[in-house]
Amino acid sequence: MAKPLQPPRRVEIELNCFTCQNRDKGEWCTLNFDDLALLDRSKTTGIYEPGQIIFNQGDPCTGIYDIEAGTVAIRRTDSEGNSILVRLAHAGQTLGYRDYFGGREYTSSAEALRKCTICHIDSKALHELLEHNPSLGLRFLERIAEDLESVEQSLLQRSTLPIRTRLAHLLLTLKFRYGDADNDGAIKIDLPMQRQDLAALLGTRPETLARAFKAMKMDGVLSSSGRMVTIPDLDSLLDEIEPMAG
Amino acid sequence: MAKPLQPPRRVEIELNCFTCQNRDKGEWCTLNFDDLALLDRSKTTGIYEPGQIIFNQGDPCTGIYDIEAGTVAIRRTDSEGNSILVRLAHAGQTLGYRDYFGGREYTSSAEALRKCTICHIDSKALHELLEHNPSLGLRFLERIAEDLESVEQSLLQRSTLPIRTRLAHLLLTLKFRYGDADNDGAIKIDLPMQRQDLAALLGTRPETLARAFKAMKMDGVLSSSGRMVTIPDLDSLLDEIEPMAG
DNA sequence: CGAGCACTTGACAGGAGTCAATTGCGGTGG
DNA sequence: CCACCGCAATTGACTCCTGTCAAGTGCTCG
Repeated sequence: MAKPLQPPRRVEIELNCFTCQNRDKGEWCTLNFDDLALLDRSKTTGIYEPGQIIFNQGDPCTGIYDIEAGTVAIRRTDSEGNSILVRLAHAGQTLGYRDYFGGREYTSSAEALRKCTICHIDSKALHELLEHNPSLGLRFLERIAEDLESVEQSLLQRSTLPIRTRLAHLLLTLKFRYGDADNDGAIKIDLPMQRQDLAALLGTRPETLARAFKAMKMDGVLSSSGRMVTIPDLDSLLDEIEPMAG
Repeated sequence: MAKPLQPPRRVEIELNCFTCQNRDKGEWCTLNFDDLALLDRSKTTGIYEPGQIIFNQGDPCTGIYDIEAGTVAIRRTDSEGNSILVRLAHAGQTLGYRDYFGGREYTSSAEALRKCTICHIDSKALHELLEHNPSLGLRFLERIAEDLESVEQSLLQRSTLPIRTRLAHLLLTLKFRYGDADNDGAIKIDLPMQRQDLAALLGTRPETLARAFKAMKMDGVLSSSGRMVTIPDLDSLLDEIEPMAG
């Protein structure tokens, strides 16, 4: 949420698609040499500082973005003007492809939470690539099907599980990416976002989230200070999710 | 929810893709003559009676289904074994494509709510069609992007709006498909499902739904008996959604 | 006509939202 | 370097929406 008077500039750099680390992880692994060359020519790469906007909700969709490194927050502004965090995106993921396929403008905003390296692929080039490569479209289909599945999961979860359990779920997810094992076996998670955003991700208010944290602290499940959460025993966190049997 | 001892059988019929009414509405409008012929050869068409299952959650995905006519309920069974209604599907829509693209088996069940005519397109034929027609994949991408958008809308709605408002939203949606104008200007909606399903669609319990109905009856917004809902004045229903200004 | 469901209604409890005040932290400016 | 400002986070008090349990009513189908 850093709001410097002079917003940091997107810094352009050169990156080579042929040697890209994430290529095999993403959709692009299906491309042949010529198409990869087209991709390499058409894309632009930028470095974004934390707090910087990659695109804004309502902007015309100019293409899609590939995250090479870093963490991105996807926010959506509702009719009352509240901007809430919808989900996080990470290295290897693609942004804006839903709007590329579904509409004319971005339906959400993307903001760098941590320092990011992100490639932009122009609509026109993408269109050409899709024409040449039926399997590229299928890759996107697989990916968007996964997204759909995960959104439906949250939908289910939100209407059945209490906040505390949802928080446990979320921490478990964040553990894989932001967690680190301590010397004495405890797990430390450096949350990439502030409480407000965490609350939005759980579909609740900051006050309720604070209470969930407090309750779990009282029960010895975790301790936290600022964005650092420590989980002394992973099993007790798992018990939050499956109170009965594991 | 009809559970006859002798489940009705799926009746196969012959249908011609070339003269299909829904062709232009669906994804298939992009096909050329040869591909349409392939589609016509490969597809099978069946008539399903209300209550009949089209496919079950967990079944291996054999292909996709195109609804020619009727209403279909998409249900999902959670870990506790409760089967809940996730959404409705109608004529012109396609079922199971998410599982075709995303996984190996159906992640939900489909049940005919009203008498349905449904075409089945075999995985193999579909694969071939997709290979020939890059634009066919793009059609699916557009469609799945819409789906994703609507699920995210429900996610937002469910964590911000009270039941009563959500019910108003849903009735407004159902009006377009199942509503009919009365002689005296009132709107009558013949709900295609029972209360339990309606409650699931709103993410709540039948008891809470009954209370929402009662409250809205008391306020004169609607009257209902069984599956028939009457809305004397559409404006008052719209006020439920936008209490301030419209 | 009776059994079985679905639906409704009532009573009750508890989780979560709202409002408001306080604390804590980081950045700015004197 | 320190005080101050502003925002985020926490805490408290309170309300109320919603879920749960239980009982009663009504409908449908056999």
